[in-house]
Amino acid sequence: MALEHAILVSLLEQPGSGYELARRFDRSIGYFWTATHQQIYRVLKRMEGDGWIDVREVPQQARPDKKEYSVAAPGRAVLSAWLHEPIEPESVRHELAVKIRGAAFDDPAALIREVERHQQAHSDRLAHYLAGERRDFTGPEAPAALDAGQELQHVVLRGGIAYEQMTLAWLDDVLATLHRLGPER
Amino acid sequence: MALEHAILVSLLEQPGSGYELARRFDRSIGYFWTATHQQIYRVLKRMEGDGWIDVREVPQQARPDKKEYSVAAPGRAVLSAWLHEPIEPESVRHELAVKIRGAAFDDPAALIREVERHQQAHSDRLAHYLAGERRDFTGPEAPAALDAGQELQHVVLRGGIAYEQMTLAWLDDVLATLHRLGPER
DNA sequence: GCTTGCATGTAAGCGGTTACATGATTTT
DNA sequence: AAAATCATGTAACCGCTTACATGCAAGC
Repeated sequence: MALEHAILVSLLEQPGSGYELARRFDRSIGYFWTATHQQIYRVLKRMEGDGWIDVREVPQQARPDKKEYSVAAPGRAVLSAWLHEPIEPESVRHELAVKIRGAAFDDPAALIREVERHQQAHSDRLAHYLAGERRDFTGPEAPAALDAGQELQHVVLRGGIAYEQMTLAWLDDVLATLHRLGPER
Repeated sequence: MALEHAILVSLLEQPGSGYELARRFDRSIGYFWTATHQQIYRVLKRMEGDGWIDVREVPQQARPDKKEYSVAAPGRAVLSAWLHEPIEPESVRHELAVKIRGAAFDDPAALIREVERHQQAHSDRLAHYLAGERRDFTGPEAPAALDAGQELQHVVLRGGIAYEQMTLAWLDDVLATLHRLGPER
């Protein structure tokens, strides 16, 4: 379980409210870890109770007040301990692969549109990642020298880009295979 | 939720017991969908109750009896319906990426050994996949002509291979980045 | 004698998803 | 007038993980 740790990292990068965290989990952090706001609020409350994070009530004009969370010393210690702990390499969970193997017992051609939908989605994500990379790291408005945090964010983003490119190439392969199986057999 | 569907696919490919299914989920199917035997037994019971699958008691000598499950007509219908339903492209959940971003607030160099461990694991998996590909699809003992089911299994396996190769290349990138950050800063 | 493999389960707990709820302000 | 944004929550459910449990046979 690493939602707590993902939140700690995100709060270290930038303190913020539960709502703001939820938005980040739809963007940068969410590229490799997802969470809904309900989850985030519950975990924030527990982390606050455990003294991992501090809260500060921030009044705002023309907007509801918000609670700004920031990482406390015990939270940093928890994160550091976790960073030094080995974790198991992820096992993939790929629903589409189940579908593809299932297509052998149905009409393979029926999957073509589904695969094309996934191509579109991954292609959109790739474009989004590349735009973010240009904006923050490689474009003309990016900082000339990056600090350690930025370098690490960049290498994670490169991982996302590589993943999407690999997936798109594989989906091409899948489509070609489905087309080969479709008409003649 | 697709465990039921993964089980249906696996039982269509080859009927078998809960125990056998659990072993397959450690191998072929498990490359892209994991499940423990406890989960599998529970779901099998429910699927049997719903009439999706049939059971046959198989006595064995020198071994405990087993229940061999096979897909019934309603199960095929359920699978077919699912195959025609669109699914959302997976969102990745990559704990290591959280750790890498977290390393900005700790000692980046401490992550190097962890990344090397992951390299080893992914390298092993890749070797395993490639051996399976040679055995079943490209080697001298593989069938000359593949049927649709085998073609689809092969394209899924190619996806696993591409994933591991991409991951290994990315982990090299991560290591290089950590080494760059480590000594001087 | 110990471990591994075959075979099937129960029980507890928890993380995560989905649905529901509220309320003000800004934009369309 | 309606929809979207900001902001925080409660409640129910369910899938999944972990731990515990049993029992026999074969191999080291």
